[in-house]
Amino acid sequence: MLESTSENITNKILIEFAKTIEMFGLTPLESRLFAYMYLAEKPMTLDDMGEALGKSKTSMSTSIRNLSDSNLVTRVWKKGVRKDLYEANSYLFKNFMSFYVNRWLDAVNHQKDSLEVIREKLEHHDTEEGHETNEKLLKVINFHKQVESSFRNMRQS
Amino acid sequence: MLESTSENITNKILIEFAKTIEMFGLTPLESRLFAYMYLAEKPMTLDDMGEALGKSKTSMSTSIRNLSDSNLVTRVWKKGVRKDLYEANSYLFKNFMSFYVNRWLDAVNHQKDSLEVIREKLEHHDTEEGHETNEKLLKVINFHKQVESSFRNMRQS
DNA sequence: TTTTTCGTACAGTTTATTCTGTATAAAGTT
DNA sequence: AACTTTATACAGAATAAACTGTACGAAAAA
Repeated sequence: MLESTSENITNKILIEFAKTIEMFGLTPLESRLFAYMYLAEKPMTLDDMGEALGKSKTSMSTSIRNLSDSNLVTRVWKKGVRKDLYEANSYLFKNFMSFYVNRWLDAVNHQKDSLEVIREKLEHHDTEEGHETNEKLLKVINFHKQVESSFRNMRQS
Repeated sequence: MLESTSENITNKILIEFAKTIEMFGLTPLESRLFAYMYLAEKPMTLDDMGEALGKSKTSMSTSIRNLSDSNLVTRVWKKGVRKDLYEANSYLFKNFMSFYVNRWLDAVNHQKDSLEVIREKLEHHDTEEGHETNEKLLKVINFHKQVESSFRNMRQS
């Protein structure tokens, strides 16, 4: 290793940045891919990405699809170019946060529904044991409500 | 399967509850374990847990240690009982949130530090390319700051 | 229409994580 | 002190996740 080139430094930024992105629940590859695209600041093809990260095109295809579904990258058009082109979305924070919060809210809402179904079933158990169970269930449901509201708050801030 | 017993229902609650806990970054087993302990509402030994979840005592030992490090369960004493006893902490929401927020803040702070080190190195690159890199770096650092403040806010709400 | 290029489904491989059993250390009991 | 019992370190087995290569359908180019 000689001295630290700019190329080199960008790579270090990429590595650190990707670690943070992983915390949002993306896989290591998706994270590195996003970080790379964000730092590159230009539309690129699956082949470009694959070469840059040293991974198969299949990997790029599935990764980019996930990033795209999560609204973190966008497909763009450029006349004369036949291959699909993708670009990292700007507004890093805004996009990551809403991606994150949405994922939480979706999950929690689904859980709340499941718990509600259980609660209905439990109503037919008019026993001592049933009441105990019901109390616990209420606590758990309440926990979910608090989590939900906590993430809802996060959205606007 | 006959009709749904109370036992049965508690188990369903456990399954759903555990799914939510997984979202906080605990492993499936840790999640199930915590959910079980929380619903049981009484101190229990590694053997109790192992039997209840059908897993080895070793698994219980490591899982309980993680839960304990995360302040989600506590070791308790009971005279006459020789084995270690553990109990799920109450204040579900408060404990989970602070566990979660702390983990985020720790990670993000560490990342910010790493990026700061990179930034210092970059100062010696007084080239066109270096300036571009620096701009990107600033954006990434800024992103981290926003994430940090977002989770800081979460703490008090 | 034929040929080429591109993207993705799918099966299989590799890599990482989770879990178990054995061995050992630490603490309790006789 | 010798003997039990309990908890955990560690190495290896089982399981899950990530990744690749081949194959195929769709769309563009010839």
